[in-house]
Amino acid sequence: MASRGVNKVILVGNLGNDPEIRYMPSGGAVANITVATSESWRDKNTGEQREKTEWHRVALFGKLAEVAGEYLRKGSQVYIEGQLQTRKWQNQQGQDQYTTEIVVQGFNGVMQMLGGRQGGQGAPMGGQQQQGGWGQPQQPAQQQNYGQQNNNFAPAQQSAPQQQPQSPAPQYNEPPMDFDDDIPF
Amino acid sequence: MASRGVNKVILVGNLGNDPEIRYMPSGGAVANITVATSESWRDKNTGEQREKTEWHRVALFGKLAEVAGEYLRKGSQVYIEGQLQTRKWQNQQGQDQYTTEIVVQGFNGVMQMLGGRQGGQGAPMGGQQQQGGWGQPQQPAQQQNYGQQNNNFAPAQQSAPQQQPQSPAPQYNEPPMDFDDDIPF
Amino acid sequence: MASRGVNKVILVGNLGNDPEIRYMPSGGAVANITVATSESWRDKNTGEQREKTEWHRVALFGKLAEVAGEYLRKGSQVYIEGQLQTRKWQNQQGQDQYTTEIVVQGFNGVMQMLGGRQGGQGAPMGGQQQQGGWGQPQQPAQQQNYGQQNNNFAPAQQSAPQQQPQSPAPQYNEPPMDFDDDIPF
Amino acid sequence: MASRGVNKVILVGNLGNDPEIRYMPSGGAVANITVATSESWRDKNTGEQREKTEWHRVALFGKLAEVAGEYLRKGSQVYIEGQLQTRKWQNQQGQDQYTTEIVVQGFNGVMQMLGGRQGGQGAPMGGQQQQGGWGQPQQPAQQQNYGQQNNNFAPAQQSAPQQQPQSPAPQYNEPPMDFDDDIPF
DNA sequence: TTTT
DNA sequence: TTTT
Repeated sequence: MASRGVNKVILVGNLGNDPEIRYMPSGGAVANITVATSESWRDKNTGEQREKTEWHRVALFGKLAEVAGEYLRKGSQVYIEGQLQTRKWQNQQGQDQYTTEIVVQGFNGVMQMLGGRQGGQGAPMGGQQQQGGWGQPQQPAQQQNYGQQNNNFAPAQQSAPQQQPQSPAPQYNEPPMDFDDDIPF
Repeated sequence: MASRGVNKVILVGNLGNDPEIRYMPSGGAVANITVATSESWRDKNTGEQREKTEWHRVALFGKLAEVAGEYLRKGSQVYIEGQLQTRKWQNQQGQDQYTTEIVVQGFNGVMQMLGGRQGGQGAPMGGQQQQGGWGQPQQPAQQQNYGQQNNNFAPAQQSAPQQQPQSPAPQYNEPPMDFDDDIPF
Repeated sequence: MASRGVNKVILVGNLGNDPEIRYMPSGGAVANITVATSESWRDKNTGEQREKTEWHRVALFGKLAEVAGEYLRKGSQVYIEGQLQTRKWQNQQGQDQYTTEIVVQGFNGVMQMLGGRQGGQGAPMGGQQQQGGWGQPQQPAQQQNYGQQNNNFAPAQQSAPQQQPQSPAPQYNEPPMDFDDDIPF
Repeated sequence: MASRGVNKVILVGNLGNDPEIRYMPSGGAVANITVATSESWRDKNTGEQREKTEWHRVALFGKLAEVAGEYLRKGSQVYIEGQLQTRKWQNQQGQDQYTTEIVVQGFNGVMQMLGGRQGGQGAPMGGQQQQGGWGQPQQPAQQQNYGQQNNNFAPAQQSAPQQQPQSPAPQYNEPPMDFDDDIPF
């Protein structure tokens, strides 16, 4: 994929709600999350503490979406790397509306859970997250950061639906390159 | 300013139009620009070349806005670093609308003109930009990237105010390495 | 400060050791930390799990250094935003050596503690950090992310010395701008 | 590839020399370039203009390396996205030396030529670049930004390869918005 | 030297 | 709607 330009968003923030997971006709997963980033400062006039929170719509696709659905919960702290995408839609009155989202998919996207696993070892996660950590998986998983390079199996992509999940795990399930021994410098 | 989170956008793209400059009651400048980032790829089904352009609304404040107004033109290529901000407004039917912009201001923001000055030395810029370059200033300027740390001359900035000139210049007022020299490796 | 170029490093990782704090003649603090970022993958040939850790030298200046010294410990997870700087020095044999560091200072720099406070409320921190969190302060502090816009008081800066520490807390100890009401759009 | 951490470098700067291209035993290309980023400021004590240039070693791999070799020249302006890597080696005296480079490869890496093509159409490039532009290719090429998703050996690509030809071309196999059109706001 |  |  060639591009003339850079379109990159980096967020570190907390989820305002549990992820919402959906599946596309192709079988690919989509997770929608809202991420809060906030700033606070002391007002120089009144001297009072002020705070402003920005809410971001984030859409994760494919494997990233599945991991988000499994591990992220309301309050979880995440690192997100994706790209801005504004889509046009029409409301019930037939009027044009625009929604801007951070799309996290394919090799552009990174989703990294921050703060370590919460809830103790082996214990059931029990609903709510605290301190921004992330929870027990519904099913085993060993990775924490999904994104880039590993989405071979990432089926669901927004503007480009992928191979079906049942595709036979091809040969590119590999590290970028044997950079321990091959890099010639 | 403290914050709990990271909210960062990085763009490299071209302006879709000349900047629109306005002034706030405080006298501070605001420049609105639209920046295009595009991706192209070959459709693997049809084999045809496809392209998708994403348009970004960018609002620059203070000195950055002034520089944008002076140097940027339709077609100019820029590097932008700012933060996402969604604001709510009401249309004529009284319905809520949301607009997401990249806000470039204060020490968060960076605007860097790319591609070198176009149009030759001293010649009038004459309207249109080519190849993403930037134009003749209305008034002399030696800098190319405004933002962060240095906005001594940058009057209208959010947290702008600077150090006093008379401060006693400690020993770190110098680069750690040779510069203006050869590449040191 | 004008620049022709962008020099930015973004890290999310864990500290390999407690921060080392020093003070410059000017009184400004410097904190040196080492941050690990790691990647793991399954070797496509042997099928075994492989891991590679990269260690980064990070130097924080001014207020950022003080906060790092207060809150960060071995194992703490941090978000770092700074710039690359390679400095030349000579070893005991008089040979040139080069060291590359991520410098986090002034308005370029961001240091954000991740994962929430560890160790319970009010309890003494007691040495070791767990799960990448951060500890009890030695002295009260309300902010979590220091950097950009707020380093008014950050005295010691490497290549750009600021106002004196004893400067009388000027008017710029303020938010970027009343962006709730002033932004004219 | 999973990771626990983020290791990202973003540079915008100019090449100090023509790229050096080599080939690995595997046939893969490696391009080494040096990129300058500079800052300038007015010394508040002496009042004189000062400048500091930082030089970065950048290693590009695979297709990115080939494109760099073809199009980049001394003076070319580039956007680089890669990761930090420090390697240890021994000098002739058997002493340990460390070199830190920005590695641009696989899906982590982005290399974007900035500033438009220089030198006019069809004219021989003739050595030196001006204004940071990039040159005539040795062989036709239509893309400008190589990176992510497009590394030849990486079959699974975002909007490129992916789904099998027989996949029923769902509605997301298309841009969400009008493009090649006017700016939609 | 960290983390998982 | 989150976090501190």
